[in-house]
Amino acid sequence: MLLTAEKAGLAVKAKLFRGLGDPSRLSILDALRGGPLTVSAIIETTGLSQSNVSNHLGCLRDCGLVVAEQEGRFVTYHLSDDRVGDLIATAESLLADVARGVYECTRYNIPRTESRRKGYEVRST
Amino acid sequence: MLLTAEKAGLAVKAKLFRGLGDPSRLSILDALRGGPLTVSAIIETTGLSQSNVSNHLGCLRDCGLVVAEQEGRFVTYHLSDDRVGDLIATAESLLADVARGVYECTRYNIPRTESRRKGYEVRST
DNA sequence: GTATCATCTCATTGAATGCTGATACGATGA
DNA sequence: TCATCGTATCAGCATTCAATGAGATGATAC
Repeated sequence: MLLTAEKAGLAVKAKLFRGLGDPSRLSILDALRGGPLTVSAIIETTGLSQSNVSNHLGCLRDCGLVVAEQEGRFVTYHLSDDRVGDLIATAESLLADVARGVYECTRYNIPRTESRRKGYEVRST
Repeated sequence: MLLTAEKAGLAVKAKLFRGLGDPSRLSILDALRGGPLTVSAIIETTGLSQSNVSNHLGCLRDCGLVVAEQEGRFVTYHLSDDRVGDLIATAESLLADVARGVYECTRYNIPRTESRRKGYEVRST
């Protein structure tokens, strides 16, 4: 059985990973791995809608994964810590070996009528 | 704009992080960081229900994060790769510095009536 | 002061998620 | 063969999420 302190730690860790666990947010973070960008630049790079980007940036900001800096009427964002990039890099290297399992995961992308045949598929594309 | 190949890579990465982005799954992985465990042992360690654990293990297995080995009528699980543990460790170290932001994140745990004042809060405790 | 640009916030909505209880399956030993 | 143990699957439900469109805010230029 877990102690409550451990549970709290888990919840926070889970939040962190979940912050990383969305293609839109990940594409934003990926873009920022190259260096600071304005919101407009992020919109252009990712191809996401403006309000969508803003929402995700708000989430990432509140999670402490990115930092915002106002410059005139522009806002520039950058990763808050090198380890954010490290996490993504580690994930990439891990995926290079395990990708087949994730790509071909039969738990994903199952047509709706059968989709609940197996529980707990992670959100798909 | 993102190329489709990049998008696919992002989706897979996001899946990986999302696999890590649930307290239940994280507690299972955390337990397995100490070494291989049977399903029963995982149930006991985590305090989760049997079907819940089984479902999450199925997800983790399909994602390639854990590996199962049948031994008689027991099934033993272990982490598929050291980097799975590395990811969690990096997250812990990152959280040690950024935790305040995640803990006090005003986007989380806002009472229902106000909860949608800000979008995209990550699932809370 | 008004128009405009960059960004943020809000409410809604369809879809995905996680949990539970019941049930099915496969292996073992009586 | 039958009962039992360990594990996996299924169906249903309540909750949560991500995307959108419209509107609000704040800064700058005219």
